[in-house]
Amino acid sequence: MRAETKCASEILLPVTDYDLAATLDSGQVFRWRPDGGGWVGVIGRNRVRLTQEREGILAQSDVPVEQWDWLRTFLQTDVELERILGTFPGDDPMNRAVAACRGLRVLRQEPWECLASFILSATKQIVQIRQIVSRLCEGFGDRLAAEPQKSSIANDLLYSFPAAERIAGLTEADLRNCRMGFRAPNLLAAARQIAAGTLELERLRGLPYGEAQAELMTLRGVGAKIADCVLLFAYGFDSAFPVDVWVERALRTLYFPRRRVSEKHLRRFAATHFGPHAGYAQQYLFHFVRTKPRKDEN
DNA sequence: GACCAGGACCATT
DNA sequence: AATGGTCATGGT
Repeated sequence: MRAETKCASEILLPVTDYDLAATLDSGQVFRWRPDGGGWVGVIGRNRVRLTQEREGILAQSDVPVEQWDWLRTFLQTDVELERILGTFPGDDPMNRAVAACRGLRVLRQEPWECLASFILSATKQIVQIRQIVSRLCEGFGDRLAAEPQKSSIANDLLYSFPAAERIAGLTEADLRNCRMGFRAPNLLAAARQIAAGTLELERLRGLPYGEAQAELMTLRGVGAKIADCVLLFAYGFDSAFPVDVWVERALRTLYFPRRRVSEKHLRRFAATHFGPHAGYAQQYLFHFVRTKPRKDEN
């Protein structure tokens, strides 16, 4: 039993139908880790512990917090999940995915951290993305105003995610030291464009989905999939439907078993079949196939 | 010690 | 429009 973290401020966000663990561990975010029955992570410049309670989500900070709107936004606790699930197609694969992932949510992240993280995600397993992001934050993030106590909390969670302006001043070698390989020049170029104002991430909020996606795809290393992740996870474009290797496998095996379907046909299906909150549906399918127990176990 | 990962991009067919 | 190679790294 570890000693309880000294807590200067806490709040209970009342919410039902919310699976905190599934949500924080479903490949949307990369800085959250289970700790003492809850989860510890960093949002902006706040290190927070989140715990699933019967009445909702308990949030604890070790520094005083006057208002918690940033946390409500991040967790999207005001979203009525049932209303969204009601827009999903009523087919068997979707029903199975929803049944298996009750309470899974789509978070609302800060755009730069989300963009940078998913630039680093290309052909990396989620565990490795976490490692790269950890090194990046510990190496170049700002020290947070958190008490330097010994705990099981990893060191990198004592730092903010480095701003674009900070990364823009680094060298490619600095970034390669974080073991991000060929993604280093892509992240560096993106950071420099954001820092220089060539691309304004805040401006994307007001654009139609297609235009916002095209803007992001002007960045080297950002294709349709990574752009869709950012549009869905940071901007709330619920129609964005990122298709990675897992989702493609899910679509093929669940909807087109033993049938050869072209890439284009699959893409058209994904864009039309899942309704106005297709991005949520995608997250359910993703988490469903990734957590489904293999048949050679148990 | 292969195999593969929340891809993108470029060169061939 | 569809394949194939390449990029860097390390978990499983």
